[in-house]
Amino acid sequence: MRKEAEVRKNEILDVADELFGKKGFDGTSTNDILEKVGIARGTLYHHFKSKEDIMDALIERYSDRLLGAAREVAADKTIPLVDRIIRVVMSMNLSSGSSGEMMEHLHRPQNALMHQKIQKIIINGLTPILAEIICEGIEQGVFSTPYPYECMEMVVTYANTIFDNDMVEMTEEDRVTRIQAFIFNVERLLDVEKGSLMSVIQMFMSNE
Amino acid sequence: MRKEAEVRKNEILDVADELFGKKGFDGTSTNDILEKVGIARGTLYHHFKSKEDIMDALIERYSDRLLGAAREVAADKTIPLVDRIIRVVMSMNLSSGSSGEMMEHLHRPQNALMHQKIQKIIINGLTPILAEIICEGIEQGVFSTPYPYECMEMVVTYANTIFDNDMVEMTEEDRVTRIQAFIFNVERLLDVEKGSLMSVIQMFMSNE
DNA sequence: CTTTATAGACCGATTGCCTGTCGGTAAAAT
DNA sequence: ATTTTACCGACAGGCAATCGGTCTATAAAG
Repeated sequence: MRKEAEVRKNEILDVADELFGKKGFDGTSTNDILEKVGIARGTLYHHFKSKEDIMDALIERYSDRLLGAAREVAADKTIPLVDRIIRVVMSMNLSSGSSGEMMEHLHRPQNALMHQKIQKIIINGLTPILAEIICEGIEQGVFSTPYPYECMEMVVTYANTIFDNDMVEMTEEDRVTRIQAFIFNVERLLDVEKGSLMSVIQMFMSNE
Repeated sequence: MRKEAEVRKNEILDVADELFGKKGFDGTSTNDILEKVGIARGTLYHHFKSKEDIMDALIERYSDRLLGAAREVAADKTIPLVDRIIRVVMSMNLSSGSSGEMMEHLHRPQNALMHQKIQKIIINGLTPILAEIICEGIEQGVFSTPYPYECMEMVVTYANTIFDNDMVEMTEEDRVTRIQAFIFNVERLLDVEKGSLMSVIQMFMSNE
């Protein structure tokens, strides 16, 4: 059955998304994908030049949704600053919604390469969004730092590495301590009163 | 030629070290390794149960040297606190010395899995060493934080991700700003006078 | 309105690599 | 003499990617 390229591509990406999520990138063969889609070998390579190309396309499709949602929330200036930060971060952890085993990748180790690529997107994508909000807070006299971008980069990098991976093995108790410490440290970095960012604790509740 | 297991294993690891460094883990075949060592296929799999097992052994051999050197420096209480921190970090960036293309892995993207495993070792190995020194500083009234461990975890995670990878693309100018911001942020985290950790800038000079 | 031409979606046999296995040999060690 | 262990290399099974070729839809030419 002949289909338009974009349609076929998305069919392939949907299947790849599911299989990579279940069995990991290395554990999924191109055969697995093309059989499940119901196409021939040549068709797959007509649409994608390599297996890694499929992964890259998947990540791009995914990160567009992810950062799009985050940017939308960030732009809504009616939401108070701290709330907005919380909701931006939570939009990252919840979005992609419908067809996305992709979230699995974020939290499980699974495939290192995919993980690395996604982390790169999160660090470079989320940091400017948050930095922007921090700048707004600086103008309002709520936050104070000469390095809003680098500060957020540190926060995003740390949180993404420690809270979303198995990079550090933690008991539930460890985790609670980490979260308290994290909030305390961010308060210091932004030069705000101790305890004033406590509501940020929400971010660590529902998700993960 | 029959050799003792440990000798043979190290021969294999030396070659793997070199080839993984040059061509990456995926780009290196077990054939490449066994040919260069001059042994048969079966021999390789007699000593290591899989290709990944070789990588794990390599990482362990490497991290033993790395953290050993760091711990040694950290234990020398004759060195002033800040100097000791600097030297601990620099020992990580320079050690492994002789037979080690391994350092390459630290800085280049190359292979994601190896990178991930090494990062895990650095975060979980270096953090307690530095936290210990910070605790000493707290007793002396030099530093002040209720969360020395988590604080160092953040610092190590960030520095290792941003300064040692291509996670973030930076011009030389960006890099200088990042370093200034980094020092500023660490000063805030440890609650010390602005500028009092300026000597830390050394860490970013020689290496990388 | 028909014919021809071009592009691009699709096919599947084939190539060449790669990892890991296994039965067997020979040399130390006990 | 028997066990252990370093070593061998053919082999099986699976993999990604290629390539010549087919079929179909749309557009241009007659």
